[in-house]
Amino acid sequence: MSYLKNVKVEGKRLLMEAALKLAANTRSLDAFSLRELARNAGLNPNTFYRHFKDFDELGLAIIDEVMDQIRQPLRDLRREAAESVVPAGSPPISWQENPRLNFVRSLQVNNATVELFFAFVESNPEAFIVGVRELHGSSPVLRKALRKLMKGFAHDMAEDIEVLGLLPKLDPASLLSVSEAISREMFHLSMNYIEEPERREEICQQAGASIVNLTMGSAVIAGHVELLADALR
Amino acid sequence: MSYLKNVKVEGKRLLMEAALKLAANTRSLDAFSLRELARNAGLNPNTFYRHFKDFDELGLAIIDEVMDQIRQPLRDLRREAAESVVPAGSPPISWQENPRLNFVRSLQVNNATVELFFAFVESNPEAFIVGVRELHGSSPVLRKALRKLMKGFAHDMAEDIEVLGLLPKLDPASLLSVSEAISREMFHLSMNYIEEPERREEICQQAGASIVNLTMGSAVIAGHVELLADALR
DNA sequence: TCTTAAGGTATACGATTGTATACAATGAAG
DNA sequence: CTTCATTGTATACAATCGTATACCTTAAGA
Repeated sequence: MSYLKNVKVEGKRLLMEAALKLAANTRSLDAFSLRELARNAGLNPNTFYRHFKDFDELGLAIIDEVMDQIRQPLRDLRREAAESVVPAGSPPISWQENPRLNFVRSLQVNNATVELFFAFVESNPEAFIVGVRELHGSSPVLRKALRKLMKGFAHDMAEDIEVLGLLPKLDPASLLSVSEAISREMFHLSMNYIEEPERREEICQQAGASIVNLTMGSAVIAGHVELLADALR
Repeated sequence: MSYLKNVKVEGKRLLMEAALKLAANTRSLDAFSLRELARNAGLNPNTFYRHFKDFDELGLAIIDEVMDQIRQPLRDLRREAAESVVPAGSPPISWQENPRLNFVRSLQVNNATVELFFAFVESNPEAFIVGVRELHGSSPVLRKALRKLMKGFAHDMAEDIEVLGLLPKLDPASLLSVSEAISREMFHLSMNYIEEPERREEICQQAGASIVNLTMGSAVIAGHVELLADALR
């Protein structure tokens, strides 16, 4: 539960930790009772009201905390992957200049990112489980908050793709749209990754393939077919 | 609730209908009580036990029924889209023979399918809401059943893509993998489509773009870059 | 015709629920 | 030193919960 360290008041933190654990391991956030939560937190039922108006407020608090603790690590992980392939400071070579080199680099960064991502998922399963679950859960408030959160992730990703030169030039709207699709795919697959340990390798490859397909497809549609043809010749 | 017509016993059907409605409009399948369900179905609480052991069994029954009523229409809709572009019986022309023609046709079938799909979603919102929700919900039994169901949809799609010639030749594994990714994307976006009516056009385009990206990207990786280059020249 | 299984109801009970009210400890501000 | 907001607890209660038991109706099979 390292992602709740920010919360100062102890009772509040205990409640949020217990809720995260319950929501990930037993029932949805709206399915367990206030008393059950209090019991798991080792607190009096009424303590809940000292910190939250209702379950939505609790859910929002958890989402905020988890986002704070996850968003930056995910960015770091992408840059780490990029630098493991292209050491920082090495002179940038444009896609036009050397399509093949950039294509191969892109694939490598891609694979490295996917592996790091799933490792990160594995070390924070509860946050991902609750996030994905409530993204389509029964609370409109949480759904909206989580959609916004995913927009944020996609925005980060688009920025990184551009800065790290992982794709030939795309118009910003397409780039964001591709990033959003990749986010959806990754978060969805993270659930399979958690729940089907025996298929983890396969899921990893599936994720990598989807990202490649989405990015290369968008490059084709953006008019870079010849570039890719050069890269693959 | 047209998708529950198969269920013969009245009490059972009433319970399933009420559960579907409750699960879609208020709380998750595991979040409302047996008595609340019975009340909504206009039945005695104990009647539940005449038909189901527990909520998982109820959920499975609903999933089975909904799948029966949705799977074939989804296939029909894809063929309908294909035939609206390429009238049945017209002589097939291979991708090698005429890349451009096939590419354009593929795009058109694609757009037609997406529109029909979302129209279908709009006319059966409850089935989709519950399906997507419980796909990542708290019941392992339902999650497994729904993953299997999505596999089925993807399998159908792969078959149709092949039969209708919507993509240049892919190895079967890649084709299935692309179809699965498309399924995930479509089901995910169907939730946004339902919940954000003001963004429906945008979501439609997003879905179309993702499919194009995934399919064309996979074609590139499968070694058909030159073919696409020809098509786009 | 008699029996029996299936589908549905009525009643009842102990457990659990959300929450109202009152009270205790603590620490900061005056 | 007093005051008072914050954070927590104790007790209580009506409502709701899951489910056990018993009973009724209907239709099919013997």
